[in-house]
Amino acid sequence: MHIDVDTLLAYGATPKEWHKGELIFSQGNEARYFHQIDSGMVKMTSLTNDAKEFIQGVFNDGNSFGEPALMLGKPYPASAYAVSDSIIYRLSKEKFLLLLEDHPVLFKKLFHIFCERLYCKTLTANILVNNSPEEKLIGFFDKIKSECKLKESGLVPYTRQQLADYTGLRVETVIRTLSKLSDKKIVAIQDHKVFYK
Amino acid sequence: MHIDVDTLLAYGATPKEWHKGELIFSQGNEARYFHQIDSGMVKMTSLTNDAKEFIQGVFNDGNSFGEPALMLGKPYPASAYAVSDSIIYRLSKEKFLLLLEDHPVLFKKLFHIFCERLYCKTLTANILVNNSPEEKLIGFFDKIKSECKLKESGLVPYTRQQLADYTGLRVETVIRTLSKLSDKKIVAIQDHKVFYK
DNA sequence: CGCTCGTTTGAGAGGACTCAAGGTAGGTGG
DNA sequence: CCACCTACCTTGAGTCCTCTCAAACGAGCG
Repeated sequence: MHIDVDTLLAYGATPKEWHKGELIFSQGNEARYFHQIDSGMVKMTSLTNDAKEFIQGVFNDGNSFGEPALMLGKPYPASAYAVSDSIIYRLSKEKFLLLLEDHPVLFKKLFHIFCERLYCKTLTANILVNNSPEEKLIGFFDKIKSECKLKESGLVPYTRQQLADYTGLRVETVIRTLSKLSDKKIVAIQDHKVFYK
Repeated sequence: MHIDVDTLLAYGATPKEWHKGELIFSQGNEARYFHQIDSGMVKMTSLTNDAKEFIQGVFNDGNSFGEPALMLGKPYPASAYAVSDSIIYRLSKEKFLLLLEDHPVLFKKLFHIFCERLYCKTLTANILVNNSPEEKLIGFFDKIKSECKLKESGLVPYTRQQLADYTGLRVETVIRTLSKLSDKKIVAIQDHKVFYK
């Protein structure tokens, strides 16, 4: 949990319900609110020229998102969608800044989260500039491994479409590349499930 | 200027000289020091599978770099090189944390810088996932435009090789794509110089 | 002049994307 | 139990275009 609910409410945050698939805010729009998820799941995505969807990040219960644009007063660089039915607390920019001012501990917490996100995005860039699909996928697997998002068995908890959305590849390319990686014994595939050690 | 020199020195920072081209720290190495440039220029780069160099960021007088890895205690996700002869202050991690603890103003300043970098890296990801060279270059031009790195005349202050290093393309592709963009009147080229409005 | 760095052009090959079609699995409802 | 739906996975064939490799030109500098 990032900011505890009582504190959020004390500063005037209001919960808002979003249904699966709904747009929470749109790329290019002005950032007005701080968002923190009470329950549900949110994805931040941007569209590529060829109408592919690129996943900038995924957020769960307790996570907040969209802060940089809010704090810089710039338009959102990506859109946010509810992946499942979600309840999200919203707090106006002014009150959010006040809250941070009053609570140095929360400020430090957010700072630490920003460190993690910066680190994560640097690794992501490393993955995206690789023009070999094999390297992109291996890079992505190493990244989620270091983030402990792999199951203990090494199971990759993503669909092929999601792997495509994270790496900027097409689904078919992901599938064909996974086959090659399987031939090379770099990943194992059982019942369509992908395993990586 | 990020942290003023007197403060840095008071906490035990020491200046170190680097010559053009020298490696300051290497991808994969443990982060031990906070780095702030007194004078000179530093680039952070990572290598792709096909031995291309990708520029994660460039830093000048007064800028600091490499903080996220330092604060997270993780290995550097990219390498840092001196682009020109540089003098860089180094401060041990413990003392740096102490300094931030003692100076909330500097802490907030760094926080703000992190906001900017996160925003920047999100835009960068948008550029990199585009698989059309034209869109990559236009995206990059829009990005540096929004960051006010374009000259007033619209001059793009980068060599073709640098454009390649920022977009993950090859030099030849950059050149050929610039020609197309010039035909389409999206950029203007005069005496090998590129102009974008 | 010779060197380096950046720029340019050409020809060729490889491979990712595109489009189209069909298969598989899980869940729902009659 | 079976038909149906939806979402995900798979495969094939063909095109396009970026990368690769090679060569050469221009500018700046010692």
